[in-house]
Amino acid sequence: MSEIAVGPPDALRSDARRNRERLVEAAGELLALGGIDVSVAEIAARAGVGKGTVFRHYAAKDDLVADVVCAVLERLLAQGRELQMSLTGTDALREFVAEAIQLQANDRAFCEVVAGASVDNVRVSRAIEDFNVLVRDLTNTAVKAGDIRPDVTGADISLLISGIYQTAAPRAATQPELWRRYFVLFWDGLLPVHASPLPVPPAVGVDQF
Amino acid sequence: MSEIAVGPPDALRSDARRNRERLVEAAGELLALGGIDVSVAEIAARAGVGKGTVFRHYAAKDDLVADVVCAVLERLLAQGRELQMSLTGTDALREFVAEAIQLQANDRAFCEVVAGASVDNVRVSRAIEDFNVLVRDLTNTAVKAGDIRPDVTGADISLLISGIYQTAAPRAATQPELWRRYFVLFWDGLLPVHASPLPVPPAVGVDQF
DNA sequence: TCCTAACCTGACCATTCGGTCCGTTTAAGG
DNA sequence: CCTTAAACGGACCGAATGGTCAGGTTAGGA
Repeated sequence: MSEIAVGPPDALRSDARRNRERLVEAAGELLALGGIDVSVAEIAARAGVGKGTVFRHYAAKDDLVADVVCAVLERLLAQGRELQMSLTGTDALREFVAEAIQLQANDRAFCEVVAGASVDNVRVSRAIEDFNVLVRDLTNTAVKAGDIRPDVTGADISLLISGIYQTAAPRAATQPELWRRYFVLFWDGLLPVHASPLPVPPAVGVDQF
Repeated sequence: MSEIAVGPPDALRSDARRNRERLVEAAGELLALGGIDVSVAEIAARAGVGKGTVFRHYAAKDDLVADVVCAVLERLLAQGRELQMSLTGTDALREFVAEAIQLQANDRAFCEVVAGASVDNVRVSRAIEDFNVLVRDLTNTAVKAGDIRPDVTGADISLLISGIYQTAAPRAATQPELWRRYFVLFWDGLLPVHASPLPVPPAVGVDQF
């Protein structure tokens, strides 16, 4: 058959593709450094592109942000699934949590999204859901292995991943590794050795972290 | 002597004083509910006052915010000093930390300031300094009593007061008491029973939390 | 009652931001 | 080349916000 009208969906002109790549790269750098509130104008300028071009490639700013943040999140998820295979018991969970917190330290936009900043985009919501599922699985495994107090849930860990970093965040500029301190401090509290009964039921809801 | 020209510094006209009170009250409510980003226009409207009146009483928005936040902070400090008198060992510290976190749950502006939001006002910086000093004293007492692992400092606790609430914050709307869960979880990790060595030196700096 | 300084008000200003639009440029097939 | 649809760019728009100011209002002493 001759080629039907439907055509290839991603037939971008060469300059368009190049600009899009530059855009994503620039956005990645600026968002990591300055967080979700960097202006579209800044990103466009850094990409060496007009502001109008941004909106030719993305219907709204949040869609560009989503592209960047989702890429980061998916890379993290891939790492997490590898850890899930290669490590046992609580080790996979602990390593993954550390990975996720480290990432927040390196990427302010990711950090904000993880902390609940609203990005109006379906892909982001879905990626976060996947994240929560992975955390839940890792947590359940660790609990079943008896390495983690049984009254802690995946939802708790999801929140703590963000919270531990937030704890150290005010000092991030001068002590970028401070989060490790609170990571250990918190982890000690998870051990089944003592386990005071936890008040209030576990966190619920998977809509955001 | 007849009254000298220097005059009383706070001789506000009756309407001015009344408006100022209304302003502080309205700001208190709105800031607690909506955080630091509520607009001056909103506050003025709620106080039943023109926007210009706000800037007659405060040179900048941050000065109004400072007035409100400082009042909250100073009330908390007073409570803390009472606890310091009435309770022993780690009890005073634990109760004060709980008080401070509860306050964040009830007042979003306070919460943001505690988490490091910049309010360009000297009084706020000073109040935060006082706060840090109190926390340090309470912590030192608890450590000396042997109730708290000795490698934890007041600066750590200051950060954790904010961090514990931040952990639960994404769920605050539906589970306002969730922070208690992470409070206990974290407190368990402070007990000297296990005490894995903490990596990275303690938090430093008292400029913000 | 009258006068005036203190006070109040809301229209106005400057800035910033996301997003639109249209005249211009350019890739790339024929 | 030449044509044309795709892509570009930046002036422009509307909304929001902190802050200003000229002109009207009022408290309160004389």
